[in-house]
Amino acid sequence: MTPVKDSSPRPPLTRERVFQAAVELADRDGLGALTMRRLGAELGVEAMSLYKHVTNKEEILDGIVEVVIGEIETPREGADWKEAMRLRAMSAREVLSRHSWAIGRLEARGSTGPVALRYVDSILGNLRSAGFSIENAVHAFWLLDSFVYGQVIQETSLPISSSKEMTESARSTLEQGAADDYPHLVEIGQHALKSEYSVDKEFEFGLDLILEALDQNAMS
Amino acid sequence: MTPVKDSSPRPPLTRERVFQAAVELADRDGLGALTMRRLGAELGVEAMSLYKHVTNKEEILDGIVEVVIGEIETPREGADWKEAMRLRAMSAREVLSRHSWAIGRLEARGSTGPVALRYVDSILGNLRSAGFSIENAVHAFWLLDSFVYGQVIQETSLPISSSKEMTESARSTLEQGAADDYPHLVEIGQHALKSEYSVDKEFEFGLDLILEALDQNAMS
DNA sequence: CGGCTTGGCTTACTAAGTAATCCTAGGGAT
DNA sequence: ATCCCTAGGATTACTTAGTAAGCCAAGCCG
Repeated sequence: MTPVKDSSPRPPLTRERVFQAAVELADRDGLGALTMRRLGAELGVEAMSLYKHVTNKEEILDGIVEVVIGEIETPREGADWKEAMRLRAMSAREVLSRHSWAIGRLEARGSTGPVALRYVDSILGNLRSAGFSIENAVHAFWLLDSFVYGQVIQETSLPISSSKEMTESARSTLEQGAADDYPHLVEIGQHALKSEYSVDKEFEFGLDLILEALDQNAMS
Repeated sequence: MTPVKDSSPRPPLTRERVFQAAVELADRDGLGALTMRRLGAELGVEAMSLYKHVTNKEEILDGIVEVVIGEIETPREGADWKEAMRLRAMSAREVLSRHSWAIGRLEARGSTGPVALRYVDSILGNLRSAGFSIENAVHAFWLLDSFVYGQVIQETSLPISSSKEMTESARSTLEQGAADDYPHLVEIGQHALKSEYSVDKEFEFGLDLILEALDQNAMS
């Protein structure tokens, strides 16, 4: 019998498929689980075979950040800048939260890839055509991105994300003997137990505040 | 002859000295160079001896973040909140830039240590006694910290930091064939060549904007 | 004075990145 | 059709890193 190519003929494994699988692996098991051997296994291939498509692991780490940035919704040219920036910020936050390992790699990447450049260019384009001066467009872009990145960092570093979970975690951290050393944290904790707290609220507050202030300051 | 203790009797190596040396090593050679063996060598000790003071490397990584947070100037109770927050933000930025590896670890640490808790508590205290409601104190703190963290991330990920260096780097990235794909980046680049550009300006702009807006919105 | 504790050392195992080299099937060019 | 080249994958093995297990000396206490 002609040996029919068994089950899946295994598509030829491109650089992009490597990145894609790496993102999935990191999402599923964390960035620490992203090893060349495991990634190879994920693709049905030996670790060393990956080196036919990337020069080293650094390149994979840079590559998956690019993949993530590429997932961020970018505004269409004509859109109202405020709404466009709001949607973009929300999209960026959502994407970076979904791939929570990405934020920690943003600062580490060696070179800025074409996807990241396109991302920045598109934002600047929207602001420019909305009437922002060059300087103010950079200001607005930089400030908004700083805010989003920092928000994601804080969300991720927080052991909790809503007042529900806070109960247990806050207890173990705060009521653990030294509660009197952090009076204001205790106050916050108690307050959070009553009212509905979540990091979403913080994001909305900051985003509204920044957009509003930019509208007043930077549209000259 | 009585064997006189040769040269330096080597102070007894505490948990704190381990962290301190780890910070120095990471500052000097990067976080990647922070290995147990090298850290041991730095302290005149074998790698395994470190495990008498820390349970594993994770603990060191968490510990050095705490050391860094502890370096951030924290406001005295009575100070004017706006000035206090400005100084704190500037200090945080300076410290995190000086230890540029720290920002990438903020999100990864397992537990929030006492230094970090004290840091947060002190900020909240200042805002509360300046008249902020609980909710608004959290808003202000969260927003300012987001901004600072994001600023540091962007600074660090940028291959350059002032218009001086931009020339060479921007050239290699932008003029590299595909310049027409990023018209607005090119525009920015050209503009930056003429005027004096630096990330310091972005930081000042954002900080002023946020403080001003907080003053108007959150002091109720 | 003898055992215990504390802190450092030695050895050795496992996992990970990757260099070097080999193997094989498919695809042209002759 | 044949031959050879090459692209893409496999094998092997070396190096570095984290860390488990157990050894040993020095001081301290009873």
